[in-house]
Amino acid sequence: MTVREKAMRKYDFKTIEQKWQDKWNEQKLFEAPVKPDPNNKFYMLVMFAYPSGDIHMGHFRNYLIGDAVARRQMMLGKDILHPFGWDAFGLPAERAAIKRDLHPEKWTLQNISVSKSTLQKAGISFDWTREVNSCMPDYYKWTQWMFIQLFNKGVAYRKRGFVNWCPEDKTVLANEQVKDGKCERCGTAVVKKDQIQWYFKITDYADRLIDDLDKLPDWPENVKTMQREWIGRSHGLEIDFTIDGSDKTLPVFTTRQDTIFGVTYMAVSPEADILEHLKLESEYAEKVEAYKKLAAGRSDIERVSATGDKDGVFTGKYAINPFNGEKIELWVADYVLAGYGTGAVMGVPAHDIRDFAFAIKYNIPIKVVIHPDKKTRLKVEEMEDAFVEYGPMVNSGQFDGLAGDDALEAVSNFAEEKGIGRRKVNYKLKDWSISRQRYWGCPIPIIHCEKCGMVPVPEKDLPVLLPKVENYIPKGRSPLADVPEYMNVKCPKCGGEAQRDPDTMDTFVCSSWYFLRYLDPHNDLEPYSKELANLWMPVDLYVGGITHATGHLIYFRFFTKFLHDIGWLDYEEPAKILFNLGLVMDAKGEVMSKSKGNVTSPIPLMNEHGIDITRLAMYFTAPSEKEVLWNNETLVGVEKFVINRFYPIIKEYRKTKPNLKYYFKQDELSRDEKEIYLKLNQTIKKVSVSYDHLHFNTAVAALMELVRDFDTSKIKNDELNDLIIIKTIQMIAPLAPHLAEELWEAVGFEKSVFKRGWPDYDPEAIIGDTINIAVQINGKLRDTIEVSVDADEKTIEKEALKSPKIQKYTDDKKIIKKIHVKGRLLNIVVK
RNA sequence: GCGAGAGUGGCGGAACUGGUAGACGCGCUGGAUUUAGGAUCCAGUUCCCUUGGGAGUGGGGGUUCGAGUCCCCCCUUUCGCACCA
Repeated sequence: MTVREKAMRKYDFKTIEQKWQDKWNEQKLFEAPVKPDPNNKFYMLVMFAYPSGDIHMGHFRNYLIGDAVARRQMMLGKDILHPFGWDAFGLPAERAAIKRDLHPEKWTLQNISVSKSTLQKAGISFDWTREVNSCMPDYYKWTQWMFIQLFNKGVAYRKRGFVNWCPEDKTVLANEQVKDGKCERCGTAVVKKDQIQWYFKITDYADRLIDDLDKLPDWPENVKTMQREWIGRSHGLEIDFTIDGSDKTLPVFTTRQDTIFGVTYMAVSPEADILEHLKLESEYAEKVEAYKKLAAGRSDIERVSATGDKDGVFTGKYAINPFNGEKIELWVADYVLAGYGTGAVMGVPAHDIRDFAFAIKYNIPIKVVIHPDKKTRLKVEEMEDAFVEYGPMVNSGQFDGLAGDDALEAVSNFAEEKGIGRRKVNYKLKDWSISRQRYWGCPIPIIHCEKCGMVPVPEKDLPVLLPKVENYIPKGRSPLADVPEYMNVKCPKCGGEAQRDPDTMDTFVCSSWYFLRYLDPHNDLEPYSKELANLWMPVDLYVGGITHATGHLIYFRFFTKFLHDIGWLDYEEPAKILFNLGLVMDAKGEVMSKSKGNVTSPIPLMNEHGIDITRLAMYFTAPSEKEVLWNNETLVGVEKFVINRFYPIIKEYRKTKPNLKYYFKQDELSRDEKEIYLKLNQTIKKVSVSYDHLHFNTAVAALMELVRDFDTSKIKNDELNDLIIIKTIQMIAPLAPHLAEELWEAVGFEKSVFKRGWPDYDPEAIIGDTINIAVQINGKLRDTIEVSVDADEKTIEKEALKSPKIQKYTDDKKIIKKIHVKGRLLNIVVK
């Protein structure tokens, strides 16, 4: 018989786990009530999963955190909603499908089935009756419905413009999907492409998305900061420059209007419209055209990596600074971003690092208009870089001497009075590009009619089903465009010949509202019932990875606000608490990923050690927010704990069926009994706090201590003995649910441990009769003394000064003062 | 470059609003039991001299009776943003 078989004989987890999973199913324990009590509900949401294979350690950890919270909240008597689903559209399905000659749907559904069985095996308390799958028509019908609502309100719109294009995946990407100028998924350098695209006008929500962050005290500060910076609001002035010899004005946005008198040139981005309208002299026109081509071919990384090196060409045209009438050269330069502000900048070399580099390169004059302070002068010849701080304005006519905010205000006021500029707020956030030229996504429910324009598909005709196609290999345009049966339709308005929109939606659209579908997942008349949604919302705790900080978590908030605005939701923020769990890395500290091939699965561990031991190991390793380096050795300690200590406590049960609400009185208990009763109550308090903070590692540690100190031979009071066993079982239940249920049944309860409350501690019994007081001399620990809990300061001092260890330090010294911290220490200051 | 975290034994990690640093576990050492154990139980385990001390939470300063915790400077590291005018 192997060691493992011996252990199995003591703790037959396979039988236990199966038994309880079956019972939970029979009892429908995890099915959420249809209508919760809104004052006593808990919506536990974990980010739904992209089914790219099986669940790995990272998912496992995420769902374990949610599971422990959901189960504990159930014990606290809440109406629990703990649903799960699949973010099932997306590129990897197509890629895998192409590689294996398998339809994306088939590949996706297979992965879902594997992942689902893993999750069910892990005993996660999901309510599977509410499972949603974003690639199924009963779900994406409502994604299309959402699109149409956005379209009707003008929030979804189409425009031509330069977009991020991934040459490998042959599709458009949202800004949020471009990392370091590369496609987030495949790492290919992204290029600019001029295309008609669908956008969501998320910029209309920019202010609310920033301002409402202040209403989310329980969101992590770093996520809020990242969102603020991503949205990137800045207040400034838009100033109208005129083009010399033309009636065109060219507005520029600046946040440094105090440097307006230092403008020595002007630059527009190669994509700027104005270039089409200026009649350039032929010698310049050619150069500008050539430069535009060069810039368009450059990837974002090439543009960005050239941080120091800026290039551009002179257009032969001049602009006029409305503040001083100076004539300055108009350049084209690709360090000017087309998508920000007006796509044009005023060049102030003396006070802007980029402009400085550009001016040096092309010998453009540099003019100082800000001094560091009233005494210090800047000399152009000595400048090695731009001076970008605030300071008093100089060489700026009437504004000389003004500095900082005063200067900004004065210049803005002047511009507005004279009608040569206006205050303006700009955002880094751009409208969300949501159309994709790929197959495996939610079809866009719009019909293009020559007569009627863009017509949304009538609600009764939803969903627009994704047709089967022969070939979904990407070629730069939507595969659906090649399916005439799909494309050719009658216009819903005029009945004439019309065409469907061939694009599909970014999968982030699907994941922007899934949390609402869970609330009413089988509704085929509406996306969800408003009544139910308002009862369940908001999400009480949302657990997921930090990677979604500026993508999904902004879209998710945006959709919530939109639905609020059109009367579909009473709330403007979707989640009360956001919790970012730490990554799971391999033992070497590398992030687990499929491409690295270092992904570990929890399945073999669960098979070998049992689900609860695997779960406890994950909980015990580190607090939830910290990254963990997964190491199977973590299992050793908890396995010993469960098999040798925890599980066997049932043998000590004396079948008294104690009253769980009973608090023992001091005189009922012996000294030893008092001690363990104290430990029990302290543990209940400690474990409860640990659960509140999602610090399950310290909960496990506290339970280990309690069980270690529980010496049944010293306990004569049978009720006390049994009470300790019962409460210990309750405390471990959210972490090791099968084990807990098994023991719970063994002590004679019929109803599930999750339906019998959470233990309260006896407030009288968390402080013992005596306490240890640390005695310090000048802040250094020299002794500890045991005193009665109600001993006053004088008694403690007397007791302390009796100690020989203390006397050693006080004998020939003078006691200057004594600091007494109640219940903790006495510090004697001597000289 | 900018912004936000983090840095505690050989290792994972404890330490509530400043108040006995190293809980709990791994590993290691010794012992008990055992035919044997990689099983179980008990004890020890921050480091340095020693039976009493000294040092100690990345480094250096400061505030305080008292600092892992607060303040300043520096180092290392993780994450995010990265020409946003």
